[in-house]
Amino acid sequence: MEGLSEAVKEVFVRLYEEGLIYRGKRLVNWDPKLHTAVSDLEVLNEEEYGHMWHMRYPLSNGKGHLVVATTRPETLLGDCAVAVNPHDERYKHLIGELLELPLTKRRIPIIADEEHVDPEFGTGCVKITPAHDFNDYAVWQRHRDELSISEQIHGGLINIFTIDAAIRDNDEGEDEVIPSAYIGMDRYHARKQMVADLEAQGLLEKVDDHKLMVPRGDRSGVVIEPYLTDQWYVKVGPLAKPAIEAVETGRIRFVPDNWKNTYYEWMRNIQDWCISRQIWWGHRIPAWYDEEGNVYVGRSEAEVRERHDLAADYPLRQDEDVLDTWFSSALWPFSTLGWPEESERLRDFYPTSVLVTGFDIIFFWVARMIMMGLKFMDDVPFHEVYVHGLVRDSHGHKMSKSKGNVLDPIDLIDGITLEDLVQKRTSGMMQPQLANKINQLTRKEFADGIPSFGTDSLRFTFAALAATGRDIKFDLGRIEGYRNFCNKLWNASRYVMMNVEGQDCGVGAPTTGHSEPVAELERSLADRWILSRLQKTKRAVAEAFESYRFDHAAQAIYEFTWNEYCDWYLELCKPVLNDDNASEAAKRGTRRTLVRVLENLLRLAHPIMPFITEEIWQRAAPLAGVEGETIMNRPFPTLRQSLVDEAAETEMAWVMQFILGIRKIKGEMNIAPAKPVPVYLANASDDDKLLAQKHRHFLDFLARTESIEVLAPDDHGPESATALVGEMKVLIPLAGLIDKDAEIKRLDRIGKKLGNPNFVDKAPEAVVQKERDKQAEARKALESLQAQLAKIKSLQGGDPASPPNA
RNA sequence: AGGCGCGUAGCUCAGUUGGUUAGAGCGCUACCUUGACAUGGUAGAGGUCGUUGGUUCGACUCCAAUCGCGCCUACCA
Repeated sequence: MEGLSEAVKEVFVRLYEEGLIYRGKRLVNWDPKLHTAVSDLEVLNEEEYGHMWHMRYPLSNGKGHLVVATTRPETLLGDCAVAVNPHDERYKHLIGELLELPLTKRRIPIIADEEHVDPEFGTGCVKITPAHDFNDYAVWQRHRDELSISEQIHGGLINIFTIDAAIRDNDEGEDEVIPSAYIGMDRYHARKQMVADLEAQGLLEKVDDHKLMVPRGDRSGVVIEPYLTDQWYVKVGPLAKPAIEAVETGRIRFVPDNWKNTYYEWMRNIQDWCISRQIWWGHRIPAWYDEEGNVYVGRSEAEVRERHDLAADYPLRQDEDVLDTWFSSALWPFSTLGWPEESERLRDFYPTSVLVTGFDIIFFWVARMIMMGLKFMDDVPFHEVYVHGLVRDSHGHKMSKSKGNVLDPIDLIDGITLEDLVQKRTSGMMQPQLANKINQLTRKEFADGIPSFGTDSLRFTFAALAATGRDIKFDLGRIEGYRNFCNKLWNASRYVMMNVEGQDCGVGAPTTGHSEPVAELERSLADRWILSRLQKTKRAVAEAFESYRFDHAAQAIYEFTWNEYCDWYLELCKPVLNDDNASEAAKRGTRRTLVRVLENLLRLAHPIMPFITEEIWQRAAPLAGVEGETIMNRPFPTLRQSLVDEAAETEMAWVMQFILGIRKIKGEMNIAPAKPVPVYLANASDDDKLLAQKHRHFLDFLARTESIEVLAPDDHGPESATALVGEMKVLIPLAGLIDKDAEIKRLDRIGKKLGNPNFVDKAPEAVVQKERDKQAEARKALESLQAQLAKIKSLQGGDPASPPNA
């Protein structure tokens, strides 16, 4: 974009003029495959297995040799010295002596460097190759005077490589610094050859296995070579200082907070940033050279000529290099808004409120945006940085093409067959030899391919898994669960529509805001309860979003929808809506609540499941009295304090406990849930009695109670299974639970079996005994049944205080 | 080497400033083709919260040590 280009040039020129951009010949990370310099951040260090070669460097005085250990024997060609620690008693006396550098005709001195040489490590002698090692370069800088004194030795800084990291030829007039035998060899070929040659000359003492960190280019994957070239740099120190302060003072806040430590750590140890790249795409560096090598920096060639008073025909050549992509990215927060022009958009939208990103981008981008923003806008680019985790595979491994464990979101949304998935994962690979393994692993993990889960399921899953400060192990089980949740919401909506469409929901014609009831309506306990729960869910979701806890938001929505709205409220609607005796006002109240809670819920869930909510909302909104073309333009639901109803919640908790108690007994006693049972209440308070009567229709419907009787204070009732509702005991007489006829039948069957001589004689004794035991058990059960029946009968005879049976 | 984080049910994860009996989903067991939903319903089993010690009336939570794992940064030639 032209505008961005202007911004880049402007920034470059201003920084250059302030001395914060400079050009220099220094060691850079060189990618020999891409032929470009890369920044420290683009180099990945990984531990690999290699060797440590111990090489003998003979002393020029003929009195023996020193042994130097190295992981890179080929760099011997560029050695300018061997360093020892000045306090190392073994070598102290040799400092200043000369060594015959093997395979070359050069001599190099033994120097003392306390900082770099650890006497404990290796042999205590370090070969110094200043043009191909960052530490050695530092040593060279410290000793450059003493190294260039002697005529006998090379001044140092010998570059031995071409841009392909092959051994270079000697330059013109150079007296065979590079031995002709190795010229043109690739670095690894040269290594092999030189090690062989050293060995042949008896100069290789030993080779050890050695683990080392190998720097590789994050794009090319090849080993990065420290290489001496001219590059452009940003002097970052002065920019970093205010950027650190911005976080220290809280003008920028990291979420989670810990990431500020990572940020500080890097910013406080920041190195100058190499921004020039030898590639053909990117922003051209706005610098021009004349034939004498003078540099002119400016916004354009014309500006350069004018400023420096250069004639139109004075030959100028623009720098071939381009800028690191992150240089222009660093300007993004303001360059996209029209900077350097003082546009209206820039005024309105800078700074923004939040940047959402992964931790791997904090150095690359976040830190640099902060630095540039403060420098050129005099303000932070954003106030909060939300750092989310990385999505990993189900085993916690980082997804990568070479591992073949990449899950493409589109495949989770639309689904993919096993064959297509295998094909996708094994095609176009950098290392085709891995294809077979990937093939096998994929077939094992996704034997049936991946089913289609849909966009909303995926989005909801990511929200639900987005706990702060934690990476996400992507688990198909989770997305499946949330796919089911989407389905649940869909089905619940169908039910609501079924009961509400074409019916009077008490909202009249849709208006833009809160429609008021047009007819009398009455809210049941369930209605008041769900409205109250909705308000609390709104609060929970709002708080969760506020604090970037998307997992909590998703959970609150999930629980409200499934466990409260579907499991309870939809069920509690049924006895009202299906009851011919229920008043029209009550039905209207329930319908209205049903659809308006749904409409609120849809808006609440919309940010996390945009498609399904929109689809349902289109139908539900008019019924709820809400107007609008799309849910996207409706406000996010806010808490309505007037609908919070603690009394309803307490009362409803009583009803739920009552129902759950009875269901639990039925479950444990293996009674069919649909079987109506008689229920007795012991130790019931006046409130309990009242509630039992008031909500009898709910209890009958959801717990399938046949009758509910209140026992006198001193009556413990028949032998029963019990459940507690507060202080009150809910009793289901065992007699009512056991099917007497079935029991008698069972007894008959056993009796027949035992009466059969064939069975008793021929079956193993153990089996026969088992039947006898069963028989005894069944008899006992029947007897106690009879006793209980008698007791119940006497009980039902009189208790005038109990509420009437329905 | 330094820094950050993790270890809670078979699996993937919550657990808010320390407070009764530690939760969810998936999986598992039993029962249920009830009328929004079997991509479902009801009920249930399953955890000495990595280990040890300490603070406290009380610790998954705070402190110390230790084991295991992951990541980041720097680096030993």
